[in-house]
Amino acid sequence: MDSIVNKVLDEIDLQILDILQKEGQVSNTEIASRVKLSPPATHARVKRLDNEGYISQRVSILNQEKLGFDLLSFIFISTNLHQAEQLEVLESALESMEEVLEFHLLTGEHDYLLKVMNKDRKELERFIRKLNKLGITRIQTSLSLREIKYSTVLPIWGQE
Amino acid sequence: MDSIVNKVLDEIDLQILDILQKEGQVSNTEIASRVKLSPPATHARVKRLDNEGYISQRVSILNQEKLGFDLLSFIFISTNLHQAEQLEVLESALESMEEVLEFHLLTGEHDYLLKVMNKDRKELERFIRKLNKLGITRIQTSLSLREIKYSTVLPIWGQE
DNA sequence: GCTGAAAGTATAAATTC
DNA sequence: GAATTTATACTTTCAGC
Repeated sequence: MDSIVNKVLDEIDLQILDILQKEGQVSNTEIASRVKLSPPATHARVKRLDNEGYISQRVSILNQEKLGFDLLSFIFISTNLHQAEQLEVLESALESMEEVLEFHLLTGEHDYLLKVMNKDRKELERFIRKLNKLGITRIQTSLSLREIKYSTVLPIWGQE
Repeated sequence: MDSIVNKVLDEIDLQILDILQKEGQVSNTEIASRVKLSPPATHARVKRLDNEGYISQRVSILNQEKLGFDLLSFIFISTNLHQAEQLEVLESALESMEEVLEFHLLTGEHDYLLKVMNKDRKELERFIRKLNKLGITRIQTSLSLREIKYSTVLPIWGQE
C-alpha cells in the first residue's frame, strides 16, 4: 500500500483518473468498458471524483508552434521585499499576466521561478520591462531551445 | 494584424480554440452558441482544427495535493557529453520517466531543465540517484514551496 | 453555413444483487 | 450500498438545401 490515497480511492477510481488525465476526450462508455463497469456506475464515479475535487479541470492543450509561440522562457526572479502585503501585490500582479504560465515560490529567500510564453523576443523584452517595475532586484532568464517533453500527467502508479 | 496565424485561422477559429483550451469539457452546442454559429458548422471547425493539429491533446488536470504529490522540483542538469548519440540516449531515458513532467534544452552548453513531480523526499532522492547514473556532471535542485500559478493556456489574444 | 432528421451518449429512475 | 438494466433527454453528426 502507498498512502492516504488508497483509503478513499480504490483501484478503479485510480484507473479512471489515469484514463482521464491522459485522454480527456474519451467517452464515459469507453471508460466503462475499460474498467469493466456499467456506464452509469462509471459515470457516478467520475462525477464523484469531480465533485470531490480530484479532477481540477479539463482542458485542451493547443499546439504552441502552430499558433506562433516560439519563445518559452524560465525566469528566476529575486526580490528584497519583506512585507507580506508587498509580496502579495507582486504575486497577484504576476499571476494575472497571461504570458505567465507557471509561477512558483522556490526554496531560498523570496526566489521565484516563472515559466513565460511569448511569441517573440520583442514580447519577451516587453515582459521583462514589466518585471522591472515591480520591485524585482534580480532577473535571470533562460530560454528553452527545445521542449523535449511537456506533460500534465501525474505518475499515479508510482515510478520504479 | 499579428502573424502567420491569421492567414489560416479566422477570429471564430481563435475563439473556439480559446474556449477549448480553457474548458475542454464544454459541449459543441455550447461552443456554437458562444461563437454564434450552428452546431454543425462549429463541429466542422473543431474537427478541422483537430485534424490540422492545432489541438494537440485533450486532458484532465488532476489535483496534485489530493493525490499526494507534495514535492515539485526544478532540476538543472549539465552534461559533458558531446556526441549526438550519447545525448539522444540521455534525452530518451529522461523523457520516458513518468516523474519527469517537463524537459527542456536550455541556452548554454548542454544544460537541461527538468520539472519533476514526486510524492516525497524519498522518491526525489531515488530520482536524483537515477540521474547520477546517466553521465550528468552537475545537478542543481530547486524545490517549489508553493505553486502560485499553473496554467496550460496560451495567451492567444496577445498581452498588453 | 443552415435546417432538420438519425445515431449515439450521457444521465436519471427503478430494480436487483 | 453499490452496480445493473431500462428509459429519457441531450448531443453529435449526417443528409439535403
